[in-house]
Amino acid sequence: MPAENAAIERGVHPKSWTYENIATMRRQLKSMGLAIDWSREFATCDPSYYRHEQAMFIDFINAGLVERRVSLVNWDPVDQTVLANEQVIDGRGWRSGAVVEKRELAQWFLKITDYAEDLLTALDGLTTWPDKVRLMQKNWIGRSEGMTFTFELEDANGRKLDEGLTVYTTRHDTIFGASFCAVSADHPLSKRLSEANPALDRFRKEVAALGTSEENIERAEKRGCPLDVFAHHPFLKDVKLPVYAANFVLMGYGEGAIFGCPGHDQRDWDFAQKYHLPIIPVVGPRGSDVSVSDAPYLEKDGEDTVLINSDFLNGMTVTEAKAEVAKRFESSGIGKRTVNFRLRDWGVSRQRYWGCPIPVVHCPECGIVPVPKSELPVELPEEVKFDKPGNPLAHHPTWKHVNCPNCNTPATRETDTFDTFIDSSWYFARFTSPHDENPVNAEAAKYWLPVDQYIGGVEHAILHLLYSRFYSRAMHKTGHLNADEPFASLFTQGMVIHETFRTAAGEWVLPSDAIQKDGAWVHATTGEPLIVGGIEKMSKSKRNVVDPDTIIAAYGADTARWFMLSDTPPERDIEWTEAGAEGSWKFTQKIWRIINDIAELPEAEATMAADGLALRRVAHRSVATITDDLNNLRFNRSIARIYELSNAMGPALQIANKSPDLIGALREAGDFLVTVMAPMMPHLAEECWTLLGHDTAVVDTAWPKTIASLVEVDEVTIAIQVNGKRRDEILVAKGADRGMLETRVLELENIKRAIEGKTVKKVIIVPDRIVNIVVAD
RNA sequence: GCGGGCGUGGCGUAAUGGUAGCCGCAACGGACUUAAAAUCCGUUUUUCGAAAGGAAGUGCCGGUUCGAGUCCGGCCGCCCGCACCA
Repeated sequence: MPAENAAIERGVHPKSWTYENIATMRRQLKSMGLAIDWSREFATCDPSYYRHEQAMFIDFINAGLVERRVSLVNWDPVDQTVLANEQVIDGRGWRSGAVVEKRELAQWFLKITDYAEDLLTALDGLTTWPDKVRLMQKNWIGRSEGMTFTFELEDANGRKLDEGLTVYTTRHDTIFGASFCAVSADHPLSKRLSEANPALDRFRKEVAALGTSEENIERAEKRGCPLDVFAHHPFLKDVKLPVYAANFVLMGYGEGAIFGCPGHDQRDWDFAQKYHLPIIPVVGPRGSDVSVSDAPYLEKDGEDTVLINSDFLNGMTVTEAKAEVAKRFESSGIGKRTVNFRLRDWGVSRQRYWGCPIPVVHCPECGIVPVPKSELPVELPEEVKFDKPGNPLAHHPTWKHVNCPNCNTPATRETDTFDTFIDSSWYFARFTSPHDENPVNAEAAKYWLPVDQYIGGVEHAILHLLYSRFYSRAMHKTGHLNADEPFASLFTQGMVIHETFRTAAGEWVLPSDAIQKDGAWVHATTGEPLIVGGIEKMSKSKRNVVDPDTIIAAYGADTARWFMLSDTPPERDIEWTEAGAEGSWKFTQKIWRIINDIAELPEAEATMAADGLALRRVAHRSVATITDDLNNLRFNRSIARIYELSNAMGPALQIANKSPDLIGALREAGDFLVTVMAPMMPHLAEECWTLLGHDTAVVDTAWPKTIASLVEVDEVTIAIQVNGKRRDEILVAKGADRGMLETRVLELENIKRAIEGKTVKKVIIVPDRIVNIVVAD
């Protein structure tokens, strides 16, 4: 979409726009020195990639994973296209920010709901995914257990209707609290009755016009329109419940119809208040005699909460009552237990040009005919015009006119293209064999997949990450992949954020144009005072961006990498500041000085002699913890330890000429320092490595081996507490004897003073850690 | 409304239930310099004290424990996700 929008706004072709951006980003990634295997690069907009996508789509059709149906869809009026549910954020298009409308359109769907249960239960196996992401997916899939059952209906004259009203509920225990039924405005019953009911017809139109944005939903009061039909209570012969069309019932969930129990549901309560319907409490504290309620009683199931006012259910707990009602419904055949999911099928049609064409043909004779695989790819036409709104493919003079692959009579191509999330749902599988004839080479996929460590922003928790999990299953079913889960481990990293600046007139100003003068921020060229705004995600619209090229020109790639890793744990957002970058840059200078100094020292071996031992202990201990931290992606902690190591080396260098043993220790520490910093500052590390006299590259060097006796501490500082308050500390050999410790501790002046005149009741000794003397007056 | 997370110095942060504040930034003092920058050394939670040494302190209130930033309960605040899902 950005490619196509650029085309519309600036007249450049989406293709050249895309490839130019790829070239820029490739150059920037390379200048950061990232270790990427560029021989595997491909672009998802290239026909050599999307032909496989088209072929797999045809396999998906044959496997029953695809459906085309008319449905109410999310329409983005700015981007002029349909959006999937996942792409509607707060009632607005995820990209355009426009308020999304509801439209009825024929659309292609991938049947992700077939995998709802599996996608949910398999989350338990993704133990190295963040709990947060798993929970978000769980909530999004939204499994609920309940019952569907059918009411008999009669009209205003008491005549029984042929059709019944089927509803879904999770609270069948509250059936005796039912005081009305409600259907969605789009429910077939409401549609049919509106033909002869002008008030209902008007109501339906009003509801449709209201839209689905969050603001509208929040503000909208519960409204309804009577259908003038009545539902028979399943257990009470004389009770007839009025049926309404209501604006708060969603057609897309369950049966699009409910029974209302105002005593135990906020919405139903609001509705009953407005239309003066009975409010019957049916769940309450055991032994209570509640007959009226001021508000819905929403207390959870519990020992002391039982059914009341509910005939044969009286006295049962909610769980017992549910079971009883389910039993009776099922034996009388009016209902059954059902499981419902919130998850909807994935609408993949987009009315846009710059995407992968959906490889089907609409034939007036044969209907929908997939393009034969031998004729793939269905390529996008290069010459397109963006002079009018809507889909350029539909407007193209020739492209869509083809003969039916089946009967060879004139037919038209599908002009919708795929949602780009399809492109990203299997690219990782393609990376394993980017030039293979088939979408995925089985052997390569077996070797590489699932992805060991996937890294991305949490914003994809229920978009890309859910789509990919489904897509892997679909590829598995169609024989393209041998696994269901694409990503073994997931890490959600934070973003680089930055202060925002703007002028009094409200214009956003680039950070590079903002300077500090006499403590106040002003515009670098105009001198205009600037307002400092929030620290936010870097975005072009707020101009709070720092160009990677500028950073690299000013500080170099290593400084940029170092700063991004050093300040904050990687899962958190990091604020890019000039001062922070400056600090990292100073550190690179410091490393360079230290390594230069070491390089000038004579050759010497690291020994166990006393002179070098203290430094060696620091070096070996540092490497041990840094290794552990790096393995756990705790980069900020590793960096703190690297600082400590370098801080220990400075003073040692001052006195190095006095002892060959110290020189040996320094040379070893220098090698260690360079090796452990190499993953984060690769360029400087290589320079330092050469300077230290090695003729290989650090990147090819084995990770340093630590010596256990140097890593282990032999002396520990033990804190001495009296009643939990620290009063002193002593240095003792590791593993010191309890009895000896207790005797020594009680002889300490500070301790004597603290326990003077009191009785020692207990001495708690945690070996190598702490001694706590418990005293009483 | 429902679900989840987080509250620690001036700031970014660190602490398997065991000495709160490692490391860095900023600030301040000193050395070097004609001077500045850079660099090096030192100070830096608050508070009382000349010092030695006390006292308080991880959003607030309470609990468990010999011992709580960490565990439990209740508040307050901020952030994120979902949201008329029956």
